[in-house]
Amino acid sequence: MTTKKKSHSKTKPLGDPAAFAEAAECLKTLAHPVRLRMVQLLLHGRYTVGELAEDCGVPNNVASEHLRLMQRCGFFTSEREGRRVYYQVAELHLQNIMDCIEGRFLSDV
Amino acid sequence: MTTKKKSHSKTKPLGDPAAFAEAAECLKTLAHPVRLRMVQLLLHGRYTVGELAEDCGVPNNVASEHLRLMQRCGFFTSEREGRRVYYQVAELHLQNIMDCIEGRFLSDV
DNA sequence: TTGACGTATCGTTAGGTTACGATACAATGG
DNA sequence: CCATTGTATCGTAACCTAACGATACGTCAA
Repeated sequence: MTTKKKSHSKTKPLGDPAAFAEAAECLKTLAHPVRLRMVQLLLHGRYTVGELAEDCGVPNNVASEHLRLMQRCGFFTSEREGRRVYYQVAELHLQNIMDCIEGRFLSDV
Repeated sequence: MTTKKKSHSKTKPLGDPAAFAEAAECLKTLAHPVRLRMVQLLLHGRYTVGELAEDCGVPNNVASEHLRLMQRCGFFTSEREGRRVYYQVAELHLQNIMDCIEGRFLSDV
């Protein structure tokens, strides 16, 4: 933990603009229905491009581009096995964020 | 106990496409440096448009548009007091999500 | 080798988002 | 009233994104 001010009332949290920019970039990457679904799936296992594409109802090349985007954010890594490429979660915080999202949008009836 | 399938007994979480679309929409609204900062501030108190604009380093009309976007997602409510308009958090899940984001991007390193 | 399959990349295009300036609205004070 | 302050909206332009088709790459089997 850093030295964090602990006052109540209206204390402005101090924010590093660069950190907000990076956070916003990652959130923007997450903010797509297909990509959200891919994250959810990959948090439960290891899938190939084709499997993800089929589940999400998009063509393979589209799935591949979404996966590339998320890989560039550090969300996933990939491993080739023969002709197939398996993707898996690399960014561990994805679980926490997905829990929040599921808690708000996917469980509340 | 699950079925004893051959290699993967990966259980796919079942996802309602409409829920993913709604979640993605809200995340997209959150995915902007200025808006993230506004959420962070408003989670700590009540601020006027002008105060938020100044802290974020954007003109008032830009701040106002960001706030309107977030209000339409149900993030905030607003109350006029004289000529000023105070915004405050309405969506309680924002605290959880912001905690995740701060934990990943804005905390100690 | 050839062909088939799975994946990745490229070029283009339609659509969406952001910021800006101008302007309009709302509330207060003189 | 009028002027000023604070906020909201509108039109526009620059930018970014998503999806598509075509194509290239990488691997395996015959």
